[in-house]
Amino acid sequence: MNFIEEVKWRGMLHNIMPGTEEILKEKNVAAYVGIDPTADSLHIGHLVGVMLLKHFQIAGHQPIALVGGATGMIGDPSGKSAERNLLTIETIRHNQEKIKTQLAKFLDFSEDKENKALMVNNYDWMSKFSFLDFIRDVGKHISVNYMIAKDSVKKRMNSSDDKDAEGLSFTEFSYQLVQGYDFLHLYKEHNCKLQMGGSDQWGNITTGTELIRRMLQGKAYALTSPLITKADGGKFGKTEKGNIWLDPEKTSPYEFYQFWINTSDADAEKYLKIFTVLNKEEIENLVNEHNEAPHTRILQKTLAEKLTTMVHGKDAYDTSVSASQILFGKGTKENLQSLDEKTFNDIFSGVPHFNINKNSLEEGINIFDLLAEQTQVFKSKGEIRRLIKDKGLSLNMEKFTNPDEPVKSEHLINDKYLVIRQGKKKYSIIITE
RNA sequence: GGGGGGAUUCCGGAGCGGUCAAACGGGGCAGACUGUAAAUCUGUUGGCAUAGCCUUCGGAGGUUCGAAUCCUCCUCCCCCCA
Repeated sequence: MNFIEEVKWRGMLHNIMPGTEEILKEKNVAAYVGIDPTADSLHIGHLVGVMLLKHFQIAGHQPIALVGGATGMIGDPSGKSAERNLLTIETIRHNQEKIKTQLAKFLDFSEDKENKALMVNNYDWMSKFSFLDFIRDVGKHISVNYMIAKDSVKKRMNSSDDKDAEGLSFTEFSYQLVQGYDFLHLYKEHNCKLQMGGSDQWGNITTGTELIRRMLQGKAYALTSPLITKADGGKFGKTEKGNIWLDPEKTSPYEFYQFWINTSDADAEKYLKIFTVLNKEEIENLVNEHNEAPHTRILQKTLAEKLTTMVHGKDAYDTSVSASQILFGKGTKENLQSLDEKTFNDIFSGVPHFNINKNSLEEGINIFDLLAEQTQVFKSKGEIRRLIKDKGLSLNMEKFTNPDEPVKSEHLINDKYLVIRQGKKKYSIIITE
């Protein structure tokens, strides 16, 4: 199956420039996706672009990940209503390194591979460009009329249409030109004929193809993916805690696994197509299986398995599964007590920890002081009071219903831990020392 | 430069001298139902204390027994005219 057909059935194709499919009939074509190094980790929102590259490489072509060191210093106005904060070069370099390690989990960078993945940083060529040279050699070829016709710019210019819009600085206005030049540079240096990205990048990409046409009389192509949505209209990839990161320090493997497990039925098939490399038949079988027995949540489990294994490895996946079984299965106090320390720590490694002095429990401590003062499990005592009233608080897997009941040393699991649960899903543990 | 409108609790948005911790909707949280899904229903959603108290309605002052509500000044936003 060729690349275009592949992304098409996966629902990853939004817009494509005529001729793209033909050019991809050639062997080993290069294409790139830009990644902003705004943090030192990718988050799952980046994964669509990464998967585009992965499928591209699987199809026998060469994927290039462009880290936007230069563009990251500017800030893409697309889809944003306010000016962006700027990054320093040190930060960008640091971020680039971390991101490359993560990309290596998806793309094959090995030297001996004919279509090995590449990673480049546009800071490396843009930083050598003087302002004068840039506006003379590049700016000359694109008219302002062309640039302001782009949606991303237009939206920010008509601030009256959108009361949140802030206008845009010259810096942001220049963004598309700088990105366009990236494409031109890769076209020249790596014979890169295609740029891919989210549908919000269409305008920026076409500035690049236009620049290539005018400056080099070359022909370059564009392909975009739809922005990922959730069936309930919420933002994909966010939880109340923010982004889901690939970095285990930022999002623990357990939380990562839980994110995918919690995918709604309405989204699961779509996500399987986008985020895994399972083929059409495999996914169809899973969907059938799911329809037979929805409660087994085979789609969510497969999603979580594939993604967690890919990003964090088999061991982390296994731990996440067993942790989830204890935490969401018919976990009881006895289960908790039967765990050895090592297993206990593994299971709760992804759960917020709070420390407390062991002596505080000798006399018994009331639940409010314990959870809102000695520790910050909850923000206020009122919140705890409400939770208890609503039957939403558990201590060591047992409902905590009496606000006057003191917490004592006897409650400790393994003479050391308290497991606090809010509602069904949110756990915290308190460690005495 | 002239004229007008506005800033309210997470968001939107009522309130226009006491009965306002502040309607209503959204969101959040919890419960029921389930499948750690969706939908639905119920409760809850400033803080502290078990009917009370304390801090909130852009900022600073003032009037009043009493203000989110009235007055003055300030800051910021929007609209119309030049």
